[in-house]
Amino acid sequence: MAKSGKDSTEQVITFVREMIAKGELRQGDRLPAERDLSTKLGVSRPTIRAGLRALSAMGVVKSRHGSGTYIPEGPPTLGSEPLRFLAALHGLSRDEVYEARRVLEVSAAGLAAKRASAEHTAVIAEEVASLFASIDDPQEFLVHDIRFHRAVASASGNQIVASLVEMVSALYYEHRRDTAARATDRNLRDAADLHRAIYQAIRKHDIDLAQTLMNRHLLHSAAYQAQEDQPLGLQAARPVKGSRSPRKRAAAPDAS
Amino acid sequence: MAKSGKDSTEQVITFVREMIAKGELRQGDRLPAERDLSTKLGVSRPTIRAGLRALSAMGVVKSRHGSGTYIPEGPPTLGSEPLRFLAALHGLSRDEVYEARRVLEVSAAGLAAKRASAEHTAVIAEEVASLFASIDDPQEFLVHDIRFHRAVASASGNQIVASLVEMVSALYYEHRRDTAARATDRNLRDAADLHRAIYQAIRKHDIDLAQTLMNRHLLHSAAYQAQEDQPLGLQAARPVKGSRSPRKRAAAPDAS
DNA sequence: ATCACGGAAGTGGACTGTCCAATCGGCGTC
DNA sequence: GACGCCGATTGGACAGTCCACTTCCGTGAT
Repeated sequence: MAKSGKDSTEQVITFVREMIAKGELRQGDRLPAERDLSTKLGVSRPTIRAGLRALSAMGVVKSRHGSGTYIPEGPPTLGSEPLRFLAALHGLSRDEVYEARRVLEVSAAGLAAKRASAEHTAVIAEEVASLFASIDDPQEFLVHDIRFHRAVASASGNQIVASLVEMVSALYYEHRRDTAARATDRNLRDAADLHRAIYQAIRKHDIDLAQTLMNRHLLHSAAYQAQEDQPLGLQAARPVKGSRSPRKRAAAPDAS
Repeated sequence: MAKSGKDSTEQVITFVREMIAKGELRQGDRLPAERDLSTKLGVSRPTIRAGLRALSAMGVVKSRHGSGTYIPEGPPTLGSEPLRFLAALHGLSRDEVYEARRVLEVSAAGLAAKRASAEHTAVIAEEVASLFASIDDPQEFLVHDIRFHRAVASASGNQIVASLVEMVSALYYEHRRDTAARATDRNLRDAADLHRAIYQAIRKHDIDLAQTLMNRHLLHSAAYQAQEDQPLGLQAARPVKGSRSPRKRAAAPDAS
């Protein structure tokens, strides 16, 4: 009856929070069944469901029909859905997204250069190699581009920064995928070179250089994107085309 | 008209998303009543509630009992709850939180120095003045400290960056509030001086200096915090339960 | 003995119906 | 005209029931 008395649905969130805090729930674990939680917490099942739905929206849990409710595994992740709504509600410009991404990635590159381990640099090197190998396949190139940046973010050694990079980048990659098909060999070639330079800077622990190169890369990339799609103004005026929305997880077909 | 979705509850989210995209829903607006949405979307009310609960968890909407469900006003905000869970689940160290905050705030200071307007600098100046005025009142000092950093983030001109700063800082301020009462005049004096220096750098559009000073300030602050307390966890977000602080100073029922 | 198939049990997803509590506006009273 | 009360509206929560999907185990065919 302590602090949990305000909202019944808050009780659910608090309960899960405390289970996590106590170490009773870890990654990959399954939560008790909704019916069990219902009796255990003394609240109705719809209320339990509401609480779990909230946790699900926060990305804390993930429900699988017929199986159970689980805590996702893998690296820490912040959903990018809230950002999408935020952008729509406040009319955030695409430039702001680009800039935010640049801020995060440049910092991540700096951190990576500061403390990248041998394993981290190896992963990055691998992606650089894959980039050069897929210069003739824009879609494949994009996949390794994404993985490269993810590897750099991971090498930063700061999981929060990595999560933020992922969150903001997700917005960016969405239409990036559309323009990827139109990229020329020249663009990809230049991009691959820059990626390699960034990798080398990280490997040499040259913080300033890594940051500078990453900044240049992203500025260049943003400029290229900007010249690609003008219809920004048109899209705003035109009524939404209804069903084109990427409801499906558009995150790119990565397997590993 | 209901867009065919996999999940019934997804329909609700999609519906709201499209209303926002069409401009039919803006900040401060009230959503249709749950019962109306129920008939309009052809799904049951508990389902509507589940969808709204998810949106609420994302911070997109906010329900007020007896009044309605609204879209919050004010600057864009990303809840920090997900980060809290992330920290608990992945055992993120406090240092990571500090570092992430530093990364964001340093970048924000740089952007602010680049493009701060007269109004923005005025707001920052005001908070600096308030900092000096409340050197003998740690709690009040903390309030203006927070406002100062918020003003800087806002002056960055990038709402996404500002939101991220707010999100990460929220984690930080929680235990900061506990240690605030123990801060000495000397600490506050130094902090105020640094804040003033940061402000001046921003006003002079000296990007490098602003970043350097902000970085120094936060490093110093982190070092001070580190010597204060050890434990990290996720205590239930609200007031600390009885078992934590070895010595609790004056109660300070101030909730701000 | 092995493996594929089928069904039962467990789980989340959703619906119907009902009641409670908070809010807000309008009406009547003072 | 100001105040206060009361009811309509709205979100919050509950109970019971049914459905869809997943999983797994036992059965039977190979």
